[in-house]
Amino acid sequence: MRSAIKRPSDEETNLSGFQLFKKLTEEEFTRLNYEKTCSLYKKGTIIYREGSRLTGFFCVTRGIIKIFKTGIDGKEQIIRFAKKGEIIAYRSLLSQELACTTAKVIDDAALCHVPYQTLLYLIQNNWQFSHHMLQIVCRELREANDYITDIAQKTVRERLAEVLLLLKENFELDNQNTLQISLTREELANMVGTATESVIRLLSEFKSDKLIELQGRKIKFLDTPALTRVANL
Amino acid sequence: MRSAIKRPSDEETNLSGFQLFKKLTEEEFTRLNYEKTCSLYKKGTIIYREGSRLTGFFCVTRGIIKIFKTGIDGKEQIIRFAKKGEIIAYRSLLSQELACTTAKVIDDAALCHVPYQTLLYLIQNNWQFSHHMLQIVCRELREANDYITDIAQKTVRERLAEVLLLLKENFELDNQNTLQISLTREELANMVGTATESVIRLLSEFKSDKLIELQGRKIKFLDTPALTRVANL
DNA sequence: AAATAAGGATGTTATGAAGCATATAATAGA
DNA sequence: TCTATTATATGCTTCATAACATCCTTATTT
Repeated sequence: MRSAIKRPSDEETNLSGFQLFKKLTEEEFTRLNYEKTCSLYKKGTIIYREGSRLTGFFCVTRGIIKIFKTGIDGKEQIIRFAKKGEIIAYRSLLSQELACTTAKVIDDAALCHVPYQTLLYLIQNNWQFSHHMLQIVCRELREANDYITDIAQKTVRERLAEVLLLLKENFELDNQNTLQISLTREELANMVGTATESVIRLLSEFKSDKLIELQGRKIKFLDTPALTRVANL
Repeated sequence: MRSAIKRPSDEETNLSGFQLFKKLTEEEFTRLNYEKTCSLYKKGTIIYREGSRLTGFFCVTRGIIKIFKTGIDGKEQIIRFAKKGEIIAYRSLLSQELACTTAKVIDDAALCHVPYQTLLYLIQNNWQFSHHMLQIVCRELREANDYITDIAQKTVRERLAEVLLLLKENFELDNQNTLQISLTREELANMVGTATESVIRLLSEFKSDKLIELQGRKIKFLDTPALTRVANL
């Protein structure tokens, strides 16, 4: 049965929850729905690769996508994660450049592909859409600038603590304060910009300092205020 | 005579060279010119500060502006420099946040202030303007992402070489390959994300390796291909 | 022009973090 | 279920770079 090709559910094709599309007219929204294509993607799938030409952007309706750049000898630098309600691939599309990042599914995902033509149609016909889009990019730019400052000025220890707190803010926790997103130590290292061993060591330290608890890849927060102090925030 | 208040010249109030405004109608351009305010700023002047509320964005018609964030114990992180033809302060304005950077004049400048109202008017009435604006932000976002990868993965030596090459691409050279922009070693350090002493040492090394020549703050490029190799590009 | 401050150069030392080696544990594929 | 592969853990070593101290030089200010 596992080989049966599943179709996206209603929830997974529904874009009405996206802030970005809130100000569309009924006609525009209909058109968007008509022209979009939704698909399911298994963990590990590459959505697009660095250097490829994009034909549209994607709306994430389920799962988690890792966006990263490939640096020196193949080392990944994770730029961000995209989850439900967020869009990916729009940057390269808008600036009409080849993709400068790779997008990989890390939690089984559902994505809706919106063709470039549709994007352009919306930009041309609805200033509120453009305005919203501008705000999304501007916010991401601020985050990038903040990150540059952190990475340039903070220690690995501080950055790791900060990354953990960021994950806590942006991803689901279960009722026991355990992060539901599952990342390898290497992925954490690729966010922080350090070596895998350093992350392993520091996580153990955080654990013995009773800031977090570790069970495999699951991270449970025990003392957020103390972790915030470690992050130097 | 030095206390005489100079008015901006015609060239310094002329926005017709800006790509961003190329697609405005005559009426829109007239309105822009009517609502803008141009002024001259001496080196050292702060245009806006982190945390302040902005009332508009600025078009740089002369000089160089340093955009930076203040990190741990006041250490500056330089985000970028803006020169003639570029705009500043638009990011915070568009996302309706308080300024997250400070802008300081490092070469006597002329700026035209464009009120938020005018920006909104243009966004609402001219989709090509919005589209152009989107492209500007998207391009800056790519640069920020590239920079994150560099700073996270490259050595200080590589980053310094790269920064020098970036300056070479983006700022004027005289006929002897000497950079006209004048930066202190500390400012270079604040771009690269390192200590001032490290920049001093590495610049001397580059000099003895015959990659550059130094005379005070003036940097002359002797061997760009070799410098590119050092930058690991 | 003298005074004061700011920037630059260099040696020395300290240390955070990377790199390597190796062992164990966990996960996924056949 | 067994095996192969990948991830995690930990010790040890090395190295790049930060931090500190001091001296020298170049700008700014009065």
